[in-house]
Amino acid sequence: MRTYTMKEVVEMFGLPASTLRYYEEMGILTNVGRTAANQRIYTEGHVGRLKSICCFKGTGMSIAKLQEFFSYEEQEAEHIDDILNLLTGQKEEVVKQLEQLRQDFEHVKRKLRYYSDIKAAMEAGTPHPDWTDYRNRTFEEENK
Amino acid sequence: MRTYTMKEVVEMFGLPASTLRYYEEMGILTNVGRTAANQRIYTEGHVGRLKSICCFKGTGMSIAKLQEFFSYEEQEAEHIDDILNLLTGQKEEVVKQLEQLRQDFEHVKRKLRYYSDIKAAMEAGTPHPDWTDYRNRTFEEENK
DNA sequence: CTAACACTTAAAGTATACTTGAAGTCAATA
DNA sequence: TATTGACTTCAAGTATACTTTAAGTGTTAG
Repeated sequence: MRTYTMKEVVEMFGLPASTLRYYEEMGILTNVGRTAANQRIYTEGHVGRLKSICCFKGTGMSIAKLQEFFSYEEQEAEHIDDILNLLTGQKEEVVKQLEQLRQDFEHVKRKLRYYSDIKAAMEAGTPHPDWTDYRNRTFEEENK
Repeated sequence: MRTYTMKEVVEMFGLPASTLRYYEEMGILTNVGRTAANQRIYTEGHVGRLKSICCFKGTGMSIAKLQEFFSYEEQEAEHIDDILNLLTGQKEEVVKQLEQLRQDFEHVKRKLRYYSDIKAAMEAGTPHPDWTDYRNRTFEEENK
């Protein structure tokens, strides 16, 4: 079975070693093995778990929720509904987040367009635009 | 000019009064007026600023960046390039965030589908699915 | 052999963004 | 008049997620 040193895992995920130790301490990275010299050994399983942790964290899941999820996962059969509830809740969270982020993205693009136009007006010596003309517009073309 | 009491603003944004005070203390909500009895009075301008704060915060902007942005805004003419740089940077950040969030959303949906299938297999007494079959699939239909 | 390097632990420290608590002021209602 | 409710200030406290520090151990390269 292929294993990984702490250094390899650090490089693989771009996470500091201290974070790996922290995740282990928090119980979301479990059963980490040791060499004869007491150094940590990670398995493919740990790598998979870390990928999962990074994804879930990316969707705003807290360490506490991750603890909950992985504890359910260890008792899949008796906690299948808990797992499904947790994941369904998280999915709904992400739907909201995506919607919110897209809206807030529009705000950033509007502001960017507004100030671009102000700069252009400054350089041309023409009248400055009015924010009220931007408040409800979208600027998809700014995605270039 | 229409003004708002603290209570009205609290209800309008769903933010606690302490947060409004905090934003003021941090200098991102400026020139808040007072009644004769020293109570805060907010203007349309403050409401607009708060909308802006909420949007920018929604895109992950820190209080420090907001301070920077609004300080530039107060000196629009001399900081137009700073404003444009900051907004362009933020826009790029959001593009990355959206991409990441969409990917991590896929992970949640994959997990959800995986455990749904496990539950179905448990109930049907059929063999459980294998995670390796889900690792690279997407489940768009799960958006229902 | 010795220095450098990668790791170990436990405890304390940090950053960010608020939140809470204590004590007081002011205006309106019972 | 007394209490309630909405505010005020300032300082201290909290939550989350790490990060840093200090002191020590074992392996490797020159």
